Amino acid sequence: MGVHEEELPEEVRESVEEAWPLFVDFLKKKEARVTQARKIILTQVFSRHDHFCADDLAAELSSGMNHVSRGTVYRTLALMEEAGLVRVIRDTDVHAHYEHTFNHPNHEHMICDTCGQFIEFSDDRITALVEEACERHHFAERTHRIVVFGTCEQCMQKK
Amino acid sequence: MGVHEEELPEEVRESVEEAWPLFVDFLKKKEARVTQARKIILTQVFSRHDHFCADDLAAELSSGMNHVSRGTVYRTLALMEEAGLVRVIRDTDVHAHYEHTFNHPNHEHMICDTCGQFIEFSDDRITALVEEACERHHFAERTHRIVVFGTCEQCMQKK
DNA sequence: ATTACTGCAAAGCATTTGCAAATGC
DNA sequence: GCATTTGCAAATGCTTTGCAGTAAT
Repeated sequence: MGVHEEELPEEVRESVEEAWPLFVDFLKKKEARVTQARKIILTQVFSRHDHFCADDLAAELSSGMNHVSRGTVYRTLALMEEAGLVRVIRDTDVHAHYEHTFNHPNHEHMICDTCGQFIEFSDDRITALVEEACERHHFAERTHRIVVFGTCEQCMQKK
Repeated sequence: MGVHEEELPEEVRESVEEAWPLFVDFLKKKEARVTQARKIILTQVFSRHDHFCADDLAAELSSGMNHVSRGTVYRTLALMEEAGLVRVIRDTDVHAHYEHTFNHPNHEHMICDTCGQFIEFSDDRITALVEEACERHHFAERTHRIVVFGTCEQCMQKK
C-alpha cells in the first residue's frame, strides 16, 4: 500500500485520514478489497477538488508516480458514491429526458431507482424558497430542476 | 407544409393547435424558418409523451410517412427548449460532475450559464419540504438534487 | 492459493457535425 | 435566387467492458 503522499497539505491529509477508514469499512462490509489504487483515488478526490468531473480526475492520475488508469477511476468513483463519500451533482444518464411544458404547471420529479418510474410533484413553497435563495446570492434564475431519487411505493412493497 | 395529422386524437390536436403558433412566433423572432420537420416534431412531442427521451422520439420518427432524421430531432428539441415548450428533466452534460461529501453538509447548486461557475447554497426548509413531499407520495428518498440554472452576479454585471 | 482488481485498448452509444441536396422565404 | 435546414453518415468523446496479468486476502 505504498502511496506517495508526503507532499499533501495539512488539511488534505486530515480529510484523507478521516475519510479513508470509512471507505475501508465500506469495502470490508462489501467483501471488496482495500487496494492501492483506491487509496490514491480517494486521496486525489480530497485533494484539490471542490467540484470536479470524472474525466479530469482520470487525467490527473494518468501520469506521475501515483498512476491509476481511467477505467479504475470510473469504477472507484462509483464505489465511493455508493459509500456516500462522493456525490454526483450532474449525472450523465444514458439518455436526456424531456417533457413538454405547455399547459403543464411547474413541477418536480421523483425517480424510482428500481422501476425507473417518474413521479411528478409540486410545492409552491419550495419554488418560493428557491427564488429566495437566488436573491440572496444575486443569481438570476432561468430555470431550476429538483430530482429526488429513491424507491416508489409499489417497489417498496415488493421488498 | 403537408403534415399528415388526420389520425390525431382530439386532445393532442388541441395542444398542437395552441403550441404550434407559439413555436412559430419564436422562430420568426429568431429569424429562423418554419419548416415541415419542425411541425412534425412538435406534433410528436405533444402526442403520446409524458416523459420521453430524445432518442426514442427520433426512433419513432425514423420511419413512417412523417419521417424526420435523428439529427433534426436533436436540433429541434434544443430549439423547443429555448422556446420554453419543452423541459429537460435529466440532462446529459458532457461530463458527470462530482464533489466529495465528507465534512460537507448537504447543499444544493446554482450553475452559471455563462461562466459555468458552481455556487453552493443550502436551506433546511427546502430539505424539509422535499421530505414532506416524499411522505405524501410514500416515496422512500435516497437522495435528492436541486440545480438552479441562470446567470451569476458577476456575469450579470458584464452585460 | 484463490479471487478480486487493475491496466489497457477496444467497444458502446447518445449526441453532434460536415456537407450536398432540398426547402422556406 | 439566396440562405437556412435537412438527411445522411461519419466523427466525437465520455464511459464501459473484456481479458490477461497483478495484487490482496
